[in-house]
Amino acid sequence: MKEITTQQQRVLDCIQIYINKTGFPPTRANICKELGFKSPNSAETHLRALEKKGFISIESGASRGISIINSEQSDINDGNSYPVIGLVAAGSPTLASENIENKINCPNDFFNSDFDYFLKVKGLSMKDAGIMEDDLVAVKKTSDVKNGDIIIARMDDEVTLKYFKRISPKFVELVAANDDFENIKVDLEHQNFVIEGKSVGLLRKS
Amino acid sequence: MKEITTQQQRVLDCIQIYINKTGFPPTRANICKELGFKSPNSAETHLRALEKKGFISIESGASRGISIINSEQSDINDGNSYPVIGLVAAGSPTLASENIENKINCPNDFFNSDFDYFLKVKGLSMKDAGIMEDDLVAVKKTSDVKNGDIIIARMDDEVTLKYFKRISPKFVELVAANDDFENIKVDLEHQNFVIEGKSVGLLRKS
DNA sequence: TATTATACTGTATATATATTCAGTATTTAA
DNA sequence: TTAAATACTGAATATATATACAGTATAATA
Repeated sequence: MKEITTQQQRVLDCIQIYINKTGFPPTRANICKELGFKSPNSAETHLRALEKKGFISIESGASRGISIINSEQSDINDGNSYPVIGLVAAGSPTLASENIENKINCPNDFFNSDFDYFLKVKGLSMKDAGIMEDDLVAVKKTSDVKNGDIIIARMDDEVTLKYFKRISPKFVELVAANDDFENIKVDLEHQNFVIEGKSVGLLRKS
Repeated sequence: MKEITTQQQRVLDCIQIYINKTGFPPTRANICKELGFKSPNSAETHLRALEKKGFISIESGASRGISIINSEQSDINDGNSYPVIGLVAAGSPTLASENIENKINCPNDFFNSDFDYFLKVKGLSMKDAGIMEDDLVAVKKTSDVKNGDIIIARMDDEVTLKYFKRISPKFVELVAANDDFENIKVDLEHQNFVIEGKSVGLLRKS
Protein backbone atom coordinates (compact mmCIF):
# COMPACT_ATOMS: atom_id res chain seq x y z
CA MET A 1 0.00 0.00 0.00
CA LYS A 2 1.50 3.27 -1.16
CA GLU A 3 1.42 6.46 0.83
CA ILE A 4 -1.72 8.53 0.87
CA THR A 5 -1.71 12.34 0.58
CA THR A 6 -3.67 14.65 2.86
CA GLN A 7 -6.21 15.51 0.22
CA GLN A 8 -6.63 11.89 -0.79
CA GLN A 9 -7.19 11.01 2.86
CA ARG A 10 -9.88 13.69 3.03
CA VAL A 11 -11.57 12.21 -0.02
CA LEU A 12 -11.32 8.69 1.43
CA ASP A 13 -12.79 9.87 4.74
CA CYS A 14 -15.52 11.68 2.86
CA ILE A 15 -16.49 8.47 1.07
CA GLN A 16 -16.58 6.49 4.32
CA ILE A 17 -18.65 9.14 6.10
CA TYR A 18 -21.04 9.35 3.17
CA ILE A 19 -21.55 5.57 3.21
CA ASN A 20 -22.10 5.58 6.97
CA LYS A 21 -24.65 8.35 6.63
CA THR A 22 -26.60 7.20 3.59
CA GLY A 23 -25.83 3.53 3.14
CA PHE A 24 -24.45 4.01 -0.37
CA PRO A 25 -21.32 5.62 -1.86
CA PRO A 26 -21.16 9.22 -3.15
CA THR A 27 -21.07 10.46 -6.71
CA ARG A 28 -18.27 12.71 -7.97
CA ALA A 29 -20.62 15.65 -7.50
CA ASN A 30 -21.39 14.61 -3.91
CA ILE A 31 -17.69 14.57 -3.07
CA CYS A 32 -17.22 18.00 -4.65
CA LYS A 33 -20.02 19.44 -2.59
CA GLU A 34 -18.69 17.92 0.64
CA LEU A 35 -15.12 19.06 0.11
CA GLY A 36 -15.77 22.32 -1.74
CA PHE A 37 -14.42 21.35 -5.16
CA LYS A 38 -15.91 23.13 -8.11
CA SER A 39 -15.28 20.55 -10.79
CA PRO A 40 -16.31 16.89 -10.80
CA ASN A 41 -12.95 16.16 -12.31
CA SER A 42 -11.29 17.09 -9.01
CA ALA A 43 -13.08 14.21 -7.40
CA GLU A 44 -12.45 11.99 -10.41
CA THR A 45 -8.68 12.40 -10.33
CA HIS A 46 -8.53 11.85 -6.59
CA LEU A 47 -10.60 8.71 -6.97
CA ARG A 48 -8.32 7.42 -9.69
CA ALA A 49 -5.31 8.10 -7.50
CA LEU A 50 -6.92 6.28 -4.57
CA GLU A 51 -7.77 3.39 -6.87
CA LYS A 52 -4.22 3.23 -8.21
CA LYS A 53 -2.88 3.11 -4.65
CA GLY A 54 -5.26 0.35 -3.69
CA PHE A 55 -7.45 2.18 -1.18
CA ILE A 56 -10.66 1.88 -3.16
CA SER A 57 -12.02 0.01 -6.14
CA ILE A 58 -14.10 1.64 -8.82
CA GLU A 59 -16.49 -0.29 -11.02
CA SER A 60 -16.26 1.19 -14.48
CA GLY A 61 -19.47 2.70 -15.76
CA ALA A 62 -21.48 2.03 -12.63
CA SER A 63 -22.95 4.97 -10.79
CA ARG A 64 -21.67 5.25 -7.22
CA GLY A 65 -19.48 2.25 -8.03
CA ILE A 66 -16.96 2.99 -5.33
CA SER A 67 -16.07 0.53 -2.62
CA ILE A 68 -13.50 0.95 0.09
CA ILE A 69 -10.92 -1.80 0.29
CA ASN A 70 -10.42 -2.61 3.93
CA SER A 71 -6.87 -3.81 4.41
CA GLU A 72 -7.33 -4.12 8.17
CA GLN A 73 -9.72 -7.08 8.39
CA SER A 74 -7.22 -8.94 6.22
CA ASP A 75 -9.38 -11.87 5.34
CA ILE A 76 -11.00 -13.62 8.22
CA ASN A 77 -12.69 -12.15 11.25
CA ASP A 78 -10.88 -10.58 14.14
CA GLY A 79 -13.82 -10.46 16.49
CA ASN A 80 -16.90 -12.57 16.25
CA SER A 81 -18.23 -11.89 12.78
CA TYR A 82 -17.91 -14.89 10.49
CA PRO A 83 -18.29 -14.77 6.71
CA VAL A 84 -20.75 -17.02 4.91
CA ILE A 85 -19.35 -18.43 1.71
CA GLY A 86 -21.43 -20.06 -0.98
CA LEU A 87 -20.40 -23.56 -2.02
CA VAL A 88 -19.98 -23.13 -5.73
CA ALA A 89 -19.47 -26.05 -8.06
CA ALA A 90 -16.41 -24.51 -9.62
CA GLY A 91 -13.73 -22.47 -7.90
CA SER A 92 -12.26 -22.37 -4.49
CA PRO A 93 -14.31 -21.23 -1.50
CA THR A 94 -12.07 -18.29 -0.86
CA LEU A 95 -12.72 -15.51 1.58
CA ALA A 96 -12.45 -12.95 -1.20
CA SER A 97 -15.24 -10.47 -0.79
CA GLU A 98 -17.00 -11.46 -4.00
CA ASN A 99 -17.65 -14.90 -2.52
CA ILE A 100 -18.93 -13.66 0.81
CA GLU A 101 -22.71 -13.70 0.85
CA ASN A 102 -23.07 -12.12 4.26
CA LYS A 103 -21.69 -12.27 7.76
CA ILE A 104 -22.95 -13.86 10.94
CA ASN A 105 -22.19 -12.69 14.43
CA CYS A 106 -21.48 -15.50 16.79
CA PRO A 107 -19.15 -16.14 19.71
CA ASN A 108 -15.81 -17.58 18.64
CA ASP A 109 -16.12 -20.41 21.13
CA PHE A 110 -19.50 -21.33 19.74
CA PHE A 111 -18.51 -24.76 18.49
CA ASN A 112 -16.27 -27.29 20.12
CA SER A 113 -13.39 -26.14 17.99
CA ASP A 114 -12.55 -22.69 16.68
CA PHE A 115 -13.51 -22.12 13.06
CA ASP A 116 -12.90 -19.72 10.20
CA TYR A 117 -16.07 -19.36 8.15
CA PHE A 118 -19.48 -20.73 7.35
CA LEU A 119 -20.01 -22.66 4.15
CA LYS A 120 -23.48 -22.60 2.63
CA VAL A 121 -24.31 -26.10 1.42
CA LYS A 122 -25.62 -26.85 -2.05
CA GLY A 123 -27.12 -30.23 -2.87
CA LEU A 124 -27.93 -33.24 -0.75
CA SER A 125 -24.81 -35.38 -1.02
CA MET A 126 -24.44 -35.36 2.80
CA LYS A 127 -28.14 -35.82 3.53
CA ASP A 128 -27.70 -38.91 5.71
CA ALA A 129 -25.23 -37.00 7.86
CA GLY A 130 -27.99 -34.52 8.56
CA ILE A 131 -26.56 -31.84 6.28
CA MET A 132 -29.25 -30.36 4.08
CA GLU A 133 -29.35 -27.78 1.31
CA ASP A 134 -28.68 -24.22 2.53
CA ASP A 135 -27.32 -25.43 5.88
CA LEU A 136 -24.33 -23.49 7.12
CA VAL A 137 -21.36 -25.68 7.93
CA ALA A 138 -18.83 -24.18 10.31
CA VAL A 139 -15.46 -24.77 8.66
CA LYS A 140 -12.07 -24.84 10.27
CA LYS A 141 -9.31 -24.26 7.76
CA THR A 142 -6.90 -27.17 8.18
CA SER A 143 -5.47 -30.07 6.26
CA ASP A 144 -5.13 -32.12 9.43
CA VAL A 145 -8.05 -34.49 9.00
CA LYS A 146 -8.71 -38.07 9.96
CA ASN A 147 -10.98 -40.87 8.81
CA GLY A 148 -14.63 -40.05 9.35
CA ASP A 149 -14.16 -36.30 9.38
CA ILE A 150 -16.45 -34.29 7.15
CA ILE A 151 -14.08 -32.34 4.98
CA ILE A 152 -14.23 -29.56 2.42
CA ALA A 153 -12.10 -30.73 -0.47
CA ARG A 154 -11.18 -29.23 -3.78
CA MET A 155 -10.42 -31.35 -6.81
CA ASP A 156 -9.26 -29.37 -9.80
CA ASP A 157 -11.83 -26.60 -9.57
CA GLU A 158 -14.68 -28.46 -7.93
CA VAL A 159 -15.39 -28.03 -4.25
CA THR A 160 -17.20 -30.74 -2.35
CA LEU A 161 -18.27 -31.65 1.15
CA LYS A 162 -17.66 -35.34 1.93
CA TYR A 163 -16.52 -37.84 4.52
CA PHE A 164 -12.76 -38.39 4.46
CA LYS A 165 -11.45 -41.93 4.20
CA ARG A 166 -7.84 -42.87 3.60
CA ILE A 167 -7.59 -46.23 1.87
CA SER A 168 -3.87 -46.38 1.22
CA PRO A 169 -0.88 -44.01 1.39
CA LYS A 170 -1.59 -42.85 -2.13
CA PHE A 171 -5.35 -43.11 -2.29
CA VAL A 172 -8.16 -41.30 -0.53
CA GLU A 173 -11.87 -41.86 -0.86
CA LEU A 174 -14.44 -39.09 -0.59
CA VAL A 175 -17.57 -40.73 0.78
CA ALA A 176 -21.02 -39.23 0.31
CA ALA A 177 -23.75 -39.63 2.90
CA ASN A 178 -26.41 -40.34 0.31
CA ASP A 179 -26.96 -43.54 -1.67
CA ASP A 180 -27.76 -41.51 -4.78
CA PHE A 181 -24.19 -40.23 -4.93
CA GLU A 182 -21.10 -42.13 -5.99
CA ASN A 183 -18.04 -42.06 -3.81
CA ILE A 184 -14.97 -40.48 -5.34
CA LYS A 185 -11.62 -42.23 -5.29
CA VAL A 186 -8.73 -39.82 -5.38
CA ASP A 187 -5.27 -40.62 -6.70
CA LEU A 188 -3.09 -38.30 -4.65
CA GLU A 189 -0.15 -38.61 -7.04
CA HIS A 190 -1.94 -37.84 -10.27
CA GLN A 191 -4.85 -35.66 -9.28
CA ASN A 192 -5.03 -32.08 -8.13
CA PHE A 193 -6.48 -32.54 -4.64
CA VAL A 194 -6.57 -30.01 -1.81
CA ILE A 195 -8.17 -30.26 1.61
CA GLU A 196 -9.60 -26.84 2.40
CA GLY A 197 -10.79 -27.65 5.89
CA LYS A 198 -13.14 -29.69 7.98
CA SER A 199 -16.59 -29.29 9.43
CA VAL A 200 -16.70 -28.52 13.15
CA GLY A 201 -20.38 -27.65 13.42
CA LEU A 202 -23.57 -26.80 11.70
CA LEU A 203 -26.13 -24.04 11.72
CA ARG A 204 -29.58 -24.13 10.17
CA LYS A 205 -31.89 -21.16 9.91
CA SER A 206 -35.44 -22.26 9.29
CA MET B 1 -42.90 -3.75 10.93
CA LYS B 2 -45.44 -5.27 8.58
CA GLU B 3 -45.21 -8.73 7.13
CA ILE B 4 -42.89 -9.39 4.25
CA THR B 5 -43.83 -11.59 1.30
CA THR B 6 -41.59 -14.30 -0.14
CA GLN B 7 -40.73 -12.29 -3.22
CA GLN B 8 -40.07 -9.16 -1.21
CA GLN B 9 -37.75 -11.20 1.04
CA ARG B 10 -35.91 -12.40 -2.05
CA VAL B 11 -35.48 -8.82 -3.23
CA LEU B 12 -34.29 -7.74 0.22
CA ASP B 13 -31.79 -10.61 0.36
CA CYS B 14 -30.66 -9.76 -3.14
CA ILE B 15 -29.92 -6.18 -2.08
CA GLN B 16 -27.97 -7.31 1.00
CA ILE B 17 -25.94 -9.83 -0.98
CA TYR B 18 -25.23 -7.27 -3.69
CA ILE B 19 -23.97 -4.78 -1.12
CA ASN B 20 -21.83 -7.42 0.55
CA LYS B 21 -20.37 -8.40 -2.80
CA THR B 22 -19.79 -5.00 -4.38
CA GLY B 23 -19.85 -2.47 -1.57
CA PHE B 24 -22.71 -0.48 -3.07
CA PRO B 25 -26.43 -1.10 -3.60
CA PRO B 26 -27.88 -2.50 -6.83
CA THR B 27 -29.81 -0.66 -9.53
CA ARG B 28 -33.28 -1.79 -10.59
CA ALA B 29 -31.65 -3.47 -13.56
CA ASN B 30 -29.18 -5.30 -11.31
CA ILE B 31 -32.01 -6.72 -9.23
CA CYS B 32 -33.86 -7.82 -12.36
CA LYS B 33 -30.80 -9.66 -13.61
CA GLU B 34 -30.19 -11.36 -10.26
CA LEU B 35 -33.77 -12.50 -9.81
CA GLY B 36 -34.73 -13.05 -13.44
CA PHE B 37 -37.21 -10.21 -13.83
CA LYS B 38 -37.62 -8.81 -17.31
CA SER B 39 -38.84 -5.34 -16.50
CA PRO B 40 -37.16 -2.78 -14.27
CA ASN B 41 -40.58 -1.93 -13.00
CA SER B 42 -40.77 -5.34 -11.29
CA ALA B 43 -37.87 -4.30 -9.12
CA GLU B 44 -39.27 -0.80 -8.71
CA THR B 45 -42.61 -1.96 -7.31
CA HIS B 46 -40.95 -4.42 -4.93
CA LEU B 47 -38.64 -1.67 -3.72
CA ARG B 48 -41.57 0.66 -3.12
CA ALA B 49 -43.37 -2.09 -1.22
CA LEU B 50 -40.28 -2.73 0.92
CA GLU B 51 -39.96 1.00 1.54
CA LYS B 52 -43.62 1.27 2.52
CA LYS B 53 -43.19 -1.59 4.97
CA GLY B 54 -40.11 -0.01 6.48
CA PHE B 55 -37.46 -2.53 5.44
CA ILE B 56 -35.48 -0.14 3.26
CA SER B 57 -35.22 3.56 2.54
CA ILE B 58 -34.93 4.98 -0.95
CA GLU B 59 -33.43 8.37 -1.71
CA SER B 60 -35.47 9.92 -4.46
CA GLY B 61 -33.58 10.59 -7.66
CA ALA B 62 -30.31 9.16 -6.47
CA SER B 63 -28.87 6.24 -8.37
CA ARG B 64 -28.45 3.14 -6.21
CA GLY B 65 -30.04 5.17 -3.41
CA ILE B 66 -31.18 2.13 -1.45
CA SER B 67 -30.24 1.50 2.14
CA ILE B 68 -31.38 -1.33 4.34
CA ILE B 69 -32.95 -0.34 7.64
CA ASN B 70 -31.68 -2.61 10.35
CA SER B 71 -34.42 -2.91 12.95
CA GLU B 72 -32.60 -5.56 14.97
CA GLN B 73 -29.64 -3.32 15.68
CA SER B 74 -31.35 -1.61 18.61
CA ASP B 75 -30.48 -4.37 21.06
CA ILE B 76 -26.98 -3.94 22.42
CA ASN B 77 -27.63 -7.19 24.21
CA ASP B 78 -25.60 -9.35 21.85
CA GLY B 79 -24.51 -11.85 24.48
CA ASN B 80 -27.79 -13.50 25.28
CA SER B 81 -27.79 -16.77 27.10
CA TYR B 82 -30.18 -19.53 26.08
CA PRO B 83 -30.86 -22.69 28.08
CA VAL B 84 -30.36 -26.14 26.62
CA ILE B 85 -33.10 -28.55 27.61
CA GLY B 86 -32.87 -32.28 27.19
CA LEU B 87 -35.65 -33.98 25.27
CA VAL B 88 -36.73 -36.60 27.73
CA ALA B 89 -39.20 -39.30 26.86
CA ALA B 90 -41.41 -38.47 29.80
CA GLY B 91 -42.21 -35.07 31.18
CA SER B 92 -42.56 -31.61 29.79
CA PRO B 93 -39.53 -29.73 28.53
CA THR B 94 -39.84 -27.00 31.09
CA LEU B 95 -37.34 -24.30 31.83
CA ALA B 96 -37.11 -25.45 35.43
CA SER B 97 -33.50 -25.55 36.50
CA GLU B 98 -33.39 -29.30 36.94
CA ASN B 99 -34.08 -29.72 33.23
CA ILE B 100 -31.48 -27.25 32.04
CA GLU B 101 -28.37 -29.04 30.91
CA ASN B 102 -26.32 -25.94 30.25
CA LYS B 103 -26.51 -22.54 28.62
CA ILE B 104 -25.34 -21.25 25.28
CA ASN B 105 -24.43 -17.68 24.46
CA CYS B 106 -25.71 -16.54 21.14
CA PRO B 107 -27.12 -13.37 19.60
CA ASN B 108 -30.89 -13.12 19.92
CA ASP B 109 -31.29 -12.41 16.22
CA PHE B 110 -29.30 -15.49 15.38
CA PHE B 111 -32.12 -17.33 13.65
CA ASN B 112 -34.78 -15.94 11.35
CA SER B 113 -37.20 -15.78 14.25
CA ASP B 114 -36.63 -15.12 17.91
CA PHE B 115 -36.55 -18.21 20.08
CA ASP B 116 -36.71 -19.29 23.70
CA TYR B 117 -34.48 -22.28 24.27
CA PHE B 118 -32.46 -25.06 22.70
CA LEU B 119 -33.82 -28.59 22.75
CA LYS B 120 -31.31 -31.42 22.71
CA VAL B 121 -32.60 -34.12 20.38
CA LYS B 122 -32.81 -37.77 21.32
CA GLY B 123 -33.35 -40.45 18.72
CA LEU B 124 -33.49 -40.32 14.95
CA SER B 125 -37.18 -39.87 14.24
CA MET B 126 -36.45 -36.67 12.27
CA LYS B 127 -33.38 -38.01 10.51
CA ASP B 128 -34.62 -37.27 6.98
CA ALA B 129 -35.22 -33.66 7.98
CA GLY B 130 -31.54 -33.45 8.81
CA ILE B 131 -32.07 -33.55 12.55
CA MET B 132 -29.71 -36.00 14.23
CA GLU B 133 -29.16 -37.26 17.76
CA ASP B 134 -27.74 -34.58 20.09
CA ASP B 135 -28.53 -31.77 17.67
CA LEU B 136 -29.78 -28.61 19.34
CA VAL B 137 -33.08 -27.40 17.95
CA ALA B 138 -33.85 -23.72 18.51
CA VAL B 139 -37.39 -23.65 19.83
CA LYS B 140 -39.83 -20.78 19.81
CA LYS B 141 -42.57 -21.23 22.38
CA THR B 142 -45.83 -20.87 20.49
CA SER B 143 -48.94 -22.81 19.61
CA ASP B 144 -49.29 -20.95 16.33
CA VAL B 145 -48.08 -23.63 13.94
CA LYS B 146 -48.98 -24.59 10.40
CA ASN B 147 -48.70 -27.67 8.22
CA GLY B 148 -45.10 -28.65 7.60
CA ASP B 149 -43.73 -26.95 10.68
CA ILE B 150 -41.46 -29.00 12.87
CA ILE B 151 -43.09 -28.83 16.26
CA ILE B 152 -42.37 -29.84 19.81
CA ALA B 153 -45.51 -31.56 21.04
CA ARG B 154 -46.49 -33.15 24.31
CA MET B 155 -48.98 -35.99 24.50
CA ASP B 156 -49.86 -37.02 28.01
CA ASP B 157 -46.34 -37.06 29.39
CA GLU B 158 -44.39 -37.81 26.25
CA VAL B 159 -42.56 -35.09 24.38
CA THR B 160 -41.76 -35.49 20.70
CA LEU B 161 -40.33 -33.58 17.79
CA LYS B 162 -42.35 -34.11 14.60
CA TYR B 163 -43.79 -32.51 11.50
CA PHE B 164 -47.21 -30.99 12.13
CA LYS B 165 -50.07 -31.97 9.82
CA ARG B 166 -53.68 -31.07 10.36
CA ILE B 167 -55.95 -33.63 8.73
CA SER B 168 -59.31 -32.41 9.99
CA PRO B 169 -60.64 -29.95 12.55
CA LYS B 170 -60.47 -32.61 15.19
CA PHE B 171 -57.47 -34.63 14.08
CA VAL B 172 -53.81 -33.87 13.79
CA GLU B 173 -51.05 -36.12 12.54
CA LEU B 174 -47.51 -36.03 13.88
CA VAL B 175 -45.31 -37.08 10.98
CA ALA B 176 -41.83 -38.50 11.49
CA ALA B 177 -39.03 -37.92 9.00
CA ASN B 178 -37.85 -41.50 9.14
CA ASP B 179 -39.45 -44.56 7.57
CA ASP B 180 -38.64 -46.62 10.66
CA PHE B 181 -41.09 -44.58 12.72
CA GLU B 182 -44.84 -44.67 12.66
CA ASN B 183 -46.79 -41.46 12.32
CA ILE B 184 -49.01 -40.58 15.26
CA LYS B 185 -52.64 -39.66 14.76
CA VAL B 186 -53.94 -37.40 17.50
CA ASP B 187 -57.58 -37.08 18.51
CA LEU B 188 -57.77 -33.54 19.81
CA GLU B 189 -61.03 -34.16 21.65
CA HIS B 190 -60.04 -37.25 23.54
CA GLN B 191 -56.30 -36.98 23.97
CA ASN B 192 -54.19 -34.70 26.08
CA PHE B 193 -52.23 -32.86 23.40
CA VAL B 194 -50.18 -29.69 23.82
CA ILE B 195 -48.01 -27.86 21.31
CA GLU B 196 -44.99 -26.58 23.21
CA GLY B 197 -43.42 -24.71 20.32
CA LYS B 198 -41.82 -24.99 16.94
CA SER B 199 -38.36 -25.32 15.51
CA VAL B 200 -36.87 -22.13 14.08
CA GLY B 201 -33.33 -23.32 13.63
CA LEU B 202 -30.71 -25.90 14.41
CA LEU B 203 -27.25 -26.06 15.90
CA ARG B 204 -24.84 -28.95 15.75
CA LYS B 205 -21.56 -29.10 17.60
CA SER B 206 -19.32 -31.71 16.09
C1' DT C 1 -69.09 -7.25 -5.68
C1' DA C 2 -65.56 -3.85 -5.97
C1' DT C 3 -61.13 -2.80 -4.27
C1' DT C 4 -56.60 -3.31 -2.90
C1' DA C 5 -52.15 -5.64 -2.78
C1' DT C 6 -49.13 -8.49 -5.17
C1' DA C 7 -46.44 -9.69 -9.19
C1' DC C 8 -45.22 -9.11 -13.33
C1' DT C 9 -43.97 -7.35 -18.96
C1' DG C 10 -42.79 -3.58 -21.93
C1' DT C 11 -41.82 1.11 -23.51
C1' DA C 12 -40.27 5.62 -22.87
C1' DT C 13 -37.73 9.54 -20.97
C1' DA C 14 -35.81 13.11 -18.09
C1' DT C 15 -31.88 13.38 -15.57
C1' DA C 16 -28.20 11.67 -12.73
C1' DT C 17 -23.62 10.30 -13.37
C1' DA C 18 -19.16 8.72 -15.05
C1' DT C 19 -15.80 10.06 -17.85
C1' DT C 20 -13.13 12.44 -21.38
C1' DC C 21 -10.82 16.60 -23.04
C1' DA C 22 -8.63 21.11 -22.54
C1' DG C 23 -6.37 23.99 -19.54
C1' DT C 24 -3.42 26.10 -15.27
C1' DA C 25 -0.28 25.72 -11.37
C1' DT C 26 2.69 23.62 -7.85
C1' DT C 27 5.54 20.10 -6.04
C1' DT C 28 8.42 16.03 -6.26
C1' DA C 29 11.60 12.65 -8.29
C1' DA C 30 15.03 11.26 -11.92
C1' DT D 1 15.69 20.27 -16.10
C1' DT D 2 12.57 17.37 -17.52
C1' DA D 3 9.10 14.33 -16.54
C1' DA D 4 5.71 12.78 -13.45
C1' DA D 5 2.55 13.30 -9.74
C1' DT D 6 -0.53 16.30 -7.31
C1' DA D 7 -4.34 19.57 -7.22
C1' DC D 8 -7.40 21.92 -9.20
C1' DT D 9 -11.33 24.78 -12.92
C1' DG D 10 -14.54 24.38 -16.61
C1' DA D 11 -17.18 22.39 -20.36
C1' DA D 12 -19.05 18.60 -22.96
C1' DT D 13 -21.19 14.08 -23.58
C1' DA D 14 -22.43 9.29 -23.81
C1' DT D 15 -24.88 6.40 -21.01
C1' DA D 16 -26.52 4.59 -16.70
C1' DT D 17 -30.48 4.96 -13.95
C1' DA D 18 -34.79 6.20 -11.68
C1' DT D 19 -39.20 6.56 -12.64
C1' DA D 20 -43.58 7.29 -14.91
C1' DC D 21 -47.12 5.26 -17.87
C1' DA D 22 -49.78 1.53 -20.03
C1' DG D 23 -51.03 -3.03 -19.64
C1' DT D 24 -52.13 -8.17 -17.77
C1' DA D 25 -53.16 -11.41 -14.13
C1' DT D 26 -54.06 -13.44 -9.57
C1' DA D 27 -55.12 -13.59 -4.71
C1' DA D 28 -56.80 -11.44 -0.69
C1' DT D 29 -60.01 -8.29 1.50
C1' DA D 30 -64.06 -5.51 2.55
